[in-house]
Amino acid sequence: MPELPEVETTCRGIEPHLLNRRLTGAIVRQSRLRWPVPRGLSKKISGQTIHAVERRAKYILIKLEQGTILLHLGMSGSLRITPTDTPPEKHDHIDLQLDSGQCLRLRDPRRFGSLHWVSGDAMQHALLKNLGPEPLSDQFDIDYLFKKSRKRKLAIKLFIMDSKVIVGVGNIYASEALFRAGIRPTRAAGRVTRNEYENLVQAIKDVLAAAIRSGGTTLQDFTNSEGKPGYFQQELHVYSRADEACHTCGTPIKHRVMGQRASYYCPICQH
DNA sequence: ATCGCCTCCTGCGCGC
DNA sequence: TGCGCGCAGGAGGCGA
Repeated sequence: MPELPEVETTCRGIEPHLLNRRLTGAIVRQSRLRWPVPRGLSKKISGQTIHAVERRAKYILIKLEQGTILLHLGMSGSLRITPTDTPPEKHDHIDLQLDSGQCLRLRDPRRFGSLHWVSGDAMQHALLKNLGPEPLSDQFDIDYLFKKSRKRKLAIKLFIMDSKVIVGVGNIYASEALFRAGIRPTRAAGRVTRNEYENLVQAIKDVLAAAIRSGGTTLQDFTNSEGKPGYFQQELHVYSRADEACHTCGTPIKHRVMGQRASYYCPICQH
């Protein structure tokens, strides 16, 4: 379940293998992902040099001379760099072949991931143009989140998971950030105070930055690696800890479903 | 505009 | 021990 820190780590891991390399083709073994993989992908990308590898939200942008490959890892996707002649394993759906003899291989058992081809300005793509700010950017600050939240009745947890509000806060980090900030996930976003948002913004930034740091240190090389650093490297205070003792006060952690998603909180520490 | 619910898919955990 | 059932999960899309 790649969250933003894992996507960021993945980007950094694959970038050195891709930058300034020429694509020689693509193999699509399974085109039924979250959205159909575009037909004729190989033709579109062949011969093009990779100019940049970037991340926006949880999307990975592989920028070519003419156009951009837009990747999303869904919840079970992973990327690796491997020699093109390495036999694909189960769920290895797509290879992007490089002139180095290696390929970028997408594995995604649950197929919630996606690959789009964007011929024009990638940021104007429907999936990207309405996204909120990056959580680690300066645009994401107390004023922004506080103003955005006024009159919103949506639960604060669902509010911070809304990609139009802010990107990259997945289910795990939403619970963890709210615990750090001492806010109950069920509170209406519009009723959370400015002071609480101050704590929450900091908590979101801290928790994501810490995860990226731990990901960055564990990952030496994406060749043959699983590329799965991230949240499970750091201590989780509430996520997946139903009925276990709160690390702060010892009270059993509560579990409830919000928006068809598991939520966890301490009934004492979070108000 | 806002919100809740549905959907895609498979591995895994749980219960018997 | 082995089997089968049902759930989890990112996020767009749609209906209310």
